[in-house]
Formats: sequence, structure tokens, C-alpha cells
Amino acid sequence: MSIKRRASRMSPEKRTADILAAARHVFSKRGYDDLVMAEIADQAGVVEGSIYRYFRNKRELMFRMAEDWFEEMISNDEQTLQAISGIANRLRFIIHRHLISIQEQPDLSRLVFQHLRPDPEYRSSKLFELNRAYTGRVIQIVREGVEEGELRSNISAVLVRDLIFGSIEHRTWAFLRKEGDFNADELADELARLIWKGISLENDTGEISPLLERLESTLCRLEKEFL
Amino acid sequence: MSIKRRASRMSPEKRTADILAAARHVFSKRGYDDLVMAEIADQAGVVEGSIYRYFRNKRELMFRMAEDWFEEMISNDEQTLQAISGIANRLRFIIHRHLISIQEQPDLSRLVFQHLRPDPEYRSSKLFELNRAYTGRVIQIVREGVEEGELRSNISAVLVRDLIFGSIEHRTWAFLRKEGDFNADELADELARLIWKGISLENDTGEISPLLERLESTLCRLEKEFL
Amino acid sequence: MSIKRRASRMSPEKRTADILAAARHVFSKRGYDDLVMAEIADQAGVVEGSIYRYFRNKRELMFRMAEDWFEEMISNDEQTLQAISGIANRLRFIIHRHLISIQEQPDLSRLVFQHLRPDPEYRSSKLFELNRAYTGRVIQIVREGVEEGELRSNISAVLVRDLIFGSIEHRTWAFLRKEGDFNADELADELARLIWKGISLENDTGEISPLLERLESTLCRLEKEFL
Amino acid sequence: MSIKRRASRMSPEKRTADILAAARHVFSKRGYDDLVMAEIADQAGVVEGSIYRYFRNKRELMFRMAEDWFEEMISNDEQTLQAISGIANRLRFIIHRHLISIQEQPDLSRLVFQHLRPDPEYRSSKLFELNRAYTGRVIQIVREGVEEGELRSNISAVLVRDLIFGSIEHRTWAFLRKEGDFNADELADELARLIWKGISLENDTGEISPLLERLESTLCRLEKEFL
DNA sequence: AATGAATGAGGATTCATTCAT
DNA sequence: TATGAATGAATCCTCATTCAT
Repeated sequence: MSIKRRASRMSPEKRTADILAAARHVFSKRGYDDLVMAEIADQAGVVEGSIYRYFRNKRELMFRMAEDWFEEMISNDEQTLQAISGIANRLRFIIHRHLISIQEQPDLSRLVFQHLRPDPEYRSSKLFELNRAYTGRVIQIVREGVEEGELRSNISAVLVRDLIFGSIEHRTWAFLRKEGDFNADELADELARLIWKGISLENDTGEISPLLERLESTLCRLEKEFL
Repeated sequence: MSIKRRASRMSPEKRTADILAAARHVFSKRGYDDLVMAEIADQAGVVEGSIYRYFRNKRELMFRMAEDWFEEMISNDEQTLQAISGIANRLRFIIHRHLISIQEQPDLSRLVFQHLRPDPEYRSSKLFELNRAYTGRVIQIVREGVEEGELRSNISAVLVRDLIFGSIEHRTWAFLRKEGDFNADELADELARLIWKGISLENDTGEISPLLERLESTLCRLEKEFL
Repeated sequence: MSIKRRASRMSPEKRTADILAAARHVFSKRGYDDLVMAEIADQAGVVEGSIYRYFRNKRELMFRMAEDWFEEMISNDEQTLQAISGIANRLRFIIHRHLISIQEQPDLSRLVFQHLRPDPEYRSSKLFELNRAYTGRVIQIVREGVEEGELRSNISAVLVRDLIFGSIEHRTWAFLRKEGDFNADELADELARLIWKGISLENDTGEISPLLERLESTLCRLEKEFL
Repeated sequence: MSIKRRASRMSPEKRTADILAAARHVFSKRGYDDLVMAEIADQAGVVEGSIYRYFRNKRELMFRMAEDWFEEMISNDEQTLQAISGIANRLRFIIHRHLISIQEQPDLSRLVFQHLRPDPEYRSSKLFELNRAYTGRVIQIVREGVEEGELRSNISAVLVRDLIFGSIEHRTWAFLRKEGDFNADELADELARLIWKGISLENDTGEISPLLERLESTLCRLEKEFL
């Protein structure tokens, strides 16, 4: 009288993907703390035990969820990023995309920030490597910038990476707590500009320094006097 | 015939402090996940139920722990900070102190980053206000800097705050996972320099600036000579 | 709407005893493999969690059950044993009582034989000590017997203990599998006699050895011839 | 496109033997509680489902493992035992071999003692018959001894069997719990001597016997002299 | 005969919080 | 005010066995 029939045999890839999709679905509905394996299995149309054929445990499932997300993000941006020229533009693009990702996947963001990154096994996880690749693009760009003479040579690329991703995280926690939204465009602009200011060789453009102003006025007076 | 005598009556303040101290002690020994109310009670020399007379629940106790820590930190720095002059120096001091605090209290740091800040009640907590005050000192300093003409006027003080505390958090997660230490002095220098570069009005290349200064002094002499 | 009311506060000793009694009851009904904590709690009139206030875990509860049983057995026999004189009688009494105990508590017997004794923590358990005391009475008696000259002096008391308890266990497994009963009286007699034969100084009484027979008949012939 | 090729067809006997060998291998590595069918299949180079073509279930596999072991033991000893003469020697040999078997196969010993013998199907298993044959050799020998007049006629051969195998089991549990070793030679000697003492017609005190012998020889001389 | 994915029941344990004494 | 026994919900994971392919 069992209503549920034996789930048809399926390619492991498909089944894995199904479970991950189900997990993501349940996760976005319930959040981390109320995420129950039974519900994931239900949603995936399999039995609890079957999940454990594909994932060692709940933690691994969580990690895989995040890893897939990171792979998506990285591959999504790859082409566009190559099409963008100029250090400033490229950094601004990464910042903007990161903000968008957080905005679109607040649950996954929290999962990573709050649960996966603090995990003792994080360091040895694939997620760590993916995150390294994801954030490492900033390092890459900064180094290119230094080589091409656009950026100051004594810049720590790693620090720039931390500044970007750290400040974004710090700024978006209120949103992640569901306490309001943020404007990704504006924030990206603002942040990109400040970062750029801190690392580029260019002089301030928007304003003229007081020193220069004084120089100029003095020269003006001299000019008027003697010419 | 009970051997353990009834805990002597005590001023609520003292009792509260005792429990908080006990909680902090147990917490630093066990970490967040193994923090059990029973052990806190034990350590404080009271009974489980008694804790609930002084704290609504475990969450409140956790918050109070962090709040006390923040108050300590704020009051510890207050005097020194007032004695320091110069925007750059003041920011460097705050950065450095924050790094030291993380280094000395990794457990409390994690408590805040991982558990309290993501809490839905964080926003309405005293901890939120304290954190606001704590990180707000950066905003304060930046604004002073702008007023005093040392910093660019179109700087977002809030963003500077996020850059500083966010990047520090991002950088120190490995340490918080107990995967190694960091050098607070070096990191503070590096970060302070980069931030300063991003927000100050000064030019960055060490070579142009002295040239301008010489120009100015020459012009001054010429001015005095001929006018 | 909960039917079950909060269980009244009770002395720890009483509660412990209640739980142990409940466990024993459920155990004798279900056997080891189907012994569920929930049912024990139910039977004891408490909630599952309450059991864990009194017993660290299921294993400890099992051990306590057996320990209580051993204490009962030891104290039950103590007085009678002191009243019995004679090595043979005393050994026979112990053998008999042990058989009766197995007959009366086959479940507890199996619990000890099959589950507790093989447990890696058995050696450091109180049960081990009690068992030592329980079986040690044989060692005691044998040693007394040696001192009093009733037993051969080169007897290994420990081996006698193993012979007694080992053979009883070996013999009673069929009964423990519920495949029939045994006659404790007969078995005790038989075993006691054989053991006695093996350890006492007395000569065979029931039969005359062939050597002696031959001696006697020779002497008879000599007697007839010469007298 | 599967890399792993379909296990080549093989004679059922060979396959059965492979699986049994694999099971024994895994078992000696993992012990009873961690013995998983999947790992046995792996080790045997087949798939989980295939095991069930050759064995009804796990229990049957376990029984077959033990049965094979018993057959080995019985056939190993057979020839040697026939070559040994004298009741005492033969018993001593069996005792010694049994101790050696336990020493060499503690896991299999535990399997039988702890899991198979208590099993409700034990009685109707081949293992039961093999065990009967194995321990029955003692009964056989005792009966021969009685017939040949070496042993007391009122001896219960079955009880002797229980004494031997029971006491050995009782004595070796500490070893089976991996709490130290035992000396098979010494233990065999000790046990054989005590058993012998309990069942043989000979007197036991080392002093009286020579006296009787002297008596006899004197009488013999007298007899020859005068008759 | 072989495969191996799918099944699915089954249970000990934790611990924040309450409330009768 | 203090006590501390009682509460009880909540869930991950294992693994022998089956059966569609």
C-alpha cells in the first residue's frame, strides 16, 4: 500500500544534481538551522538513506552546495571579465558582481560566511580552493596593474583582496539579516573608487590639493606682477 | 542534610558579574558549541535555574558577555586615543588595537562574528550599539580629517569603517580557525598605510611631494624678495 | 492538553531505583536487542531525558542493572555461606546458587555473558570488581581448604574458579537460548563431586583401584598358602 | 563506458570461497561490529548484491566463516590425535590445541562465543554440529578411558567436556578483550593435570602411590620366593 | 549471473528552559 | 530568592537487503 514507488535508477550525476537542487530549495525556504535531511530527501524524491550514497554527511552536502555556487559564479564571470580592459574597470566589475551574488543568494552567502568558513575542515575543502580562485582574481588583477605600471608597486595585492571582500561582507550583514537592501551599483562605485584611490599611481583628479592651489595662486600673483 | 549549602544571598550586581565571569571562563575553555549552561552554573557556584533569574536566556547571556567585552575595549582605548594626534596615527591605533583584541580574544571574536552578529535580534541589542560606538570611532576620525582638510571631502566615512573592520575580519579568519597566527604590528602598518593612501589628500609617490615642497619654498622666497 | 503531568520531585535514590527496576522489567520482556530507552522511561514514569540525569548512557544503565544483581546475589549468599562448614559443602553451595541464579535470571545472565563481559570497558567497571568478588569466593574457599590440609597444596585456586564458572556457563547456554531447562540440583552435585575429586586429598572412595585389588588378591593367596 | 569490468564468470565454489576468504580478511581487520557487507564485497571483487546469491544473508555468511574454521581445526588435529596414545596425553593435546586456536583466531573465537552461539538458530546450524564434533572428541576420549579402565566409571563425559571448554573460555576472556596474552603451554598443563586428577583412577598424593608400588614389588618377590 | 542504486526503519542523546518545593 | 529535578522535542546516520536493469 506504499504510495511511493522505488525511485527509478538514474545516473549518479543526475541524482547528485537532483539532491543538490533539492537541498538548495529547502535551504532557501528553511535557512540553515531548520534544514533537515528528511525534507531534502523528500524534495529530491528519494529516501533519506539515498542521500548518503552521494554525500558522506550533511556537512559535505552543505559544502557541495556552496562549491557549486562558487563554480557557477566563477564561470559566469570569466568571459565578461576577459572582455573588460583596464584595472579599475575590472576591479569594479568584480566588486559589482560580488554584491549582486550576495543580493541574489543571501542564504548561500550566510551559509559560507557563518557556517562553512568557520568550519575546521574549511581549509582542506574544495570550497576553500574555489574561494581562493574567486577572490584570487583580485590579486591577479592587482598584480597585472603593478606590472603594467598602473598601480603602485609596493601594494599588497592580498590586502586589496581582503579590503574588497571584507568590506563588502561587513557592509552587507544587515541585508543578510534581512534588515533592508543595498544598492549594488552605488556601493560598487563607491568602493571601487576608494580602492582605486588607495592603490593607483594617478594623482587625485577630482580635487586639487591645497598645496597645489597655493602654488598656483602664488604663481598667478608673480605672473601678474612681473609680466 | 545536603552538604552543599545554599548559595549565600548576594547583591544582584555581584551575582550577575560572577555568572558573566564564569560564562567567559567556560567559554574560553570550551568554545561556543560546547558551551553548556550547567557548566556555567557550576563554575559560578550557583544552580542552573538561578542563571535565569539574571539572564532571560542563553542568548542574552552571550550578548552580555560580548557587550562587556566591547565596553572594556572601548574604555581601554578611550584615553590613549585622545592622546594621539593626527588622523593617520589615530586610525593606525584603532586598527592595531582591534587586531590585538582579536588576537587576545579569538573566542569572543568568533562569538560576535559567527553567532551574535547574524542573530535576528542583533540589531536591537545593546551589542549593536556598542559595536556602533566601537567602529564608529573610525567614522568620527574620518569626519574630523575631512573637516581639518587632511582628507578628501568626498570620502564615505562609513565605507572607510567597513574597509577597516571588514578587511581585518577577512584576514583573521584563518587565525580564528586556529590555523596560525598573524603579526598585528605589520598588518596594522600595512593596512593603515593603504587606507591612508586611499583617503588622504596627499599624493602618494614619495618623489613628487618633496619636489613640490621645494617649489613652494622657492616661490615663497621669490615672493618675499620681489613683492 | 498533555495528559502526562510533570513527574513529582523524588529522591535521587528512589528515582534511580525506579529506573533500574523499569529497565529490568522492560529488559526481561524485550531482551537486549529490542531494549529501547523510550520504553524504559515510559515504564519508569519519567521522560527519556530524565534517565540521562541518573545514567550517563545506555551502557551505564546496563552495567548498573547487572551490578545490582551481583550485589544482591553476593549479599543473599553471604550469611548462608558462613553457616556452611566444610570445603566440599561450601563449594557445592556456591555452584548450586550460581545455577539457580542463572535459572532465575537468564536475561541478566546473557546480558553479562554476551554483552557486558566482552565490553572494552568491562575491565574498569564496578561489575568487574563485583564479579571478582562473586567468583573470588571460590578462590577463597580453595585456599582455606589448602591451609586446612583438606586440599592438595599444588592446586591453582584460580583454575578451580574458572572450571566451576566456565563449565556452568558452557553447560547452560542451551538453556539461555531458551532451548530447555536443566536440573540445578543434579548438575550441582555432579559438578561438585568432580571438582572435589580433582582437588581433594582423599582417595577414591567409591571404587577400589585395580592396583589395590591386585594387591589384595595376592595377599589373599599368600595368606591362604602360608596361614 | 564503465571502467570496472563485469566480474568474470566463475565457478560457484570458487566464488563462495572467495567471498568467505574476503569476509575473514575484513573481519580480522574490523572486528564484528564494523563488519560491513559492502567492504566484504569490495574485498572479494564482487558487488554487494552478488553475495546474496551465495549466502542467504549476513548471518549465514558469519556461520559459514565459523564453520570453515571449525572444519579446519578438526581436520588439522585428526591425524595427530590418532597418533597420540594415552587418555591423559590425548586430553592434554586437545586442550592445548584449543588454546592455540583461540590465541591465533581471537576474532573468530569471539564471533562464536558472543554472536553465533547465542543465536537462536545456532542449535539448528551446521556450526552446532561441528562444535559438537569438535568438543565431542573429549567425550569420546573420556569414554574410551572409562572402557579401558583408566578412568572412573561414574564420570560424566559431558561434564568433562564442559569443564574443559568452559574453563578455557572463562580464562581467556581477558585475552579476547585484548587485555593481555596467556601462556598456552602452561595453561594446558595446569588444566590437563587438574582434570586428570579429577577423573582418573590413580591416587593423587605423590607420596602414597610409591609406597603402594613398593608394597606390590615386595609382595611380588615374596610370591615368587615362596610359591 | 551480475550489477549497484534504492530502500527505510530505527534510536540514543543533548540541553535550554521551566516550575514545584 | 534559590533550588535542581523534570521536561521533551528534535534528527542524523547506518547498512542489510532487494530488485530493476
